[in-house]
Amino acid sequence: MTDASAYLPVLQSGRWFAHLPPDFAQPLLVMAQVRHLQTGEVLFLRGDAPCGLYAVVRGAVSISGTGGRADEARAALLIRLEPPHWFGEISVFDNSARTHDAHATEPTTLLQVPHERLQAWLQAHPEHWHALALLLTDKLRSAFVAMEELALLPAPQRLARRLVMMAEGYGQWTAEGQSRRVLSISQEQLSLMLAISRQTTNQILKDLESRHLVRVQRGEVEILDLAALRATCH
Amino acid sequence: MTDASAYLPVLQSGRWFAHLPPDFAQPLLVMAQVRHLQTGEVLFLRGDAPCGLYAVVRGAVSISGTGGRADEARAALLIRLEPPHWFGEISVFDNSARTHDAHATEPTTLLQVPHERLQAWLQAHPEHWHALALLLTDKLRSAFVAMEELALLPAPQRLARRLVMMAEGYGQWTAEGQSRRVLSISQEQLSLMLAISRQTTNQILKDLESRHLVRVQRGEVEILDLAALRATCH
DNA sequence: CAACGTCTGTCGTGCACACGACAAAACACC
DNA sequence: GGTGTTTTGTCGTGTGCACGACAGACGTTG
Repeated sequence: MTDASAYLPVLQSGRWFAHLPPDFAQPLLVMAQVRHLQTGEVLFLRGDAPCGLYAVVRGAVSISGTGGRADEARAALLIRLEPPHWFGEISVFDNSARTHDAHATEPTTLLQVPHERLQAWLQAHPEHWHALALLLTDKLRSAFVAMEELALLPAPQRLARRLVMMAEGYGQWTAEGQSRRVLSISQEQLSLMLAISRQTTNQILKDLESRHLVRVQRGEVEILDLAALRATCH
Repeated sequence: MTDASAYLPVLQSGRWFAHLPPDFAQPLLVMAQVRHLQTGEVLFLRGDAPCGLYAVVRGAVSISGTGGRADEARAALLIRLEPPHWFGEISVFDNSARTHDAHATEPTTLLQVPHERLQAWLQAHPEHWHALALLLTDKLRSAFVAMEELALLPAPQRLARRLVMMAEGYGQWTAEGQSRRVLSISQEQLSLMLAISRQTTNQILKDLESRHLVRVQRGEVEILDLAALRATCH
């Protein structure tokens, strides 16, 4: 099993981890276990007991909400987490069941800080609850923005904004102004994140392509003009 | 000025405060100042500097997001906070600007725990960051549920669910199974919370009334059959 | 009481977007 | 290279809900 500290460079590229005091970051790494998931493999499901805190260091994890009852069918994809995102912290705080499903959408490597171990350590070093809570505030602010967009913006602008956010790593990267050129995601998954039908998503993408803002390929969207894309959402 | 502890009974009716360890609850009360707001008075606006943690002990506070630029016009109402809700904790954690506007929708009494005072106390008692973070997890879980409903449910079911949630104090009351019979809110405000037009809101309410689930009056909705209302959203 | 503002009820019309259907392409596996 | 699977592209048709308009009800103020 590889040592978690092998992934330190990846982790340092994330805003949250990079700003962590060393006397928290170091123990986190020591407690962490490296886990590998294959495409489609499930990490946890809604209702599962807390299992700890995770960081994506390779691949991608999809967070989705199964419609509700056993009827399922419609699942809302919330977000696709790529390195160096941390997640799973809600259950660390309140010991309650997971609110969402998490599964790997490609071969993925995670760091897992097991629940009990983390609890014990925080008990001994309670001053670090604060730093951990910053993960919560980040997500809460994102959620508020997402809700507002979902409520107020029409589909084309929602899609444009989401593309910008994805290109910028949802604002979680240490490096300012940097952005990713190619987003690996199918139109189907994009549509689930935005609560837009697959067909409409396709039409909007095609329109953006005709305006030379993006280039659409199988399973990916390439950003050609990020500034213009951002301007699209007023 | 009244002492904050005069409002202890109200606060104790809230799940979060009631479960707080006494060595946190007590200092909170000591640090708190009592503030009175008149109808329409603004507490803070998006972009304002952190000013502390608040609790509603009388009246109601509306949390809304101004559309964005100076164009405003469309504001999304997020929620109407009534006693014994606590709010404003995001800025306490990350020292960042407020994400939303807050203003009183009726004569309101608040407890305010001023920002600097709270920071200083938490610095000295860092083990209580954990308890404070439970406010964040509550809101985050609510936000996730709200997003999912906004994305997946049609208007009538969204409205029904929201009525149920409001009647149950958004699950924040200590008492299990209790619920409020009369909700004081205009149809206009309801529609803003749900991202539904005022006219459609009215139609849905009228339909619910014809099925004897609610009774509609000027500025209020009376719940006649909570169970049936809950069943409406499958 | 009269005048006014706010909230409610109820029409149309219109459109953004869902949803089903199906074909073409890209890829995967044997 | 053949066959099955996943993703994409593009039609209709249908509809949920927005939006403007306006009238009546209610509450409020001088």
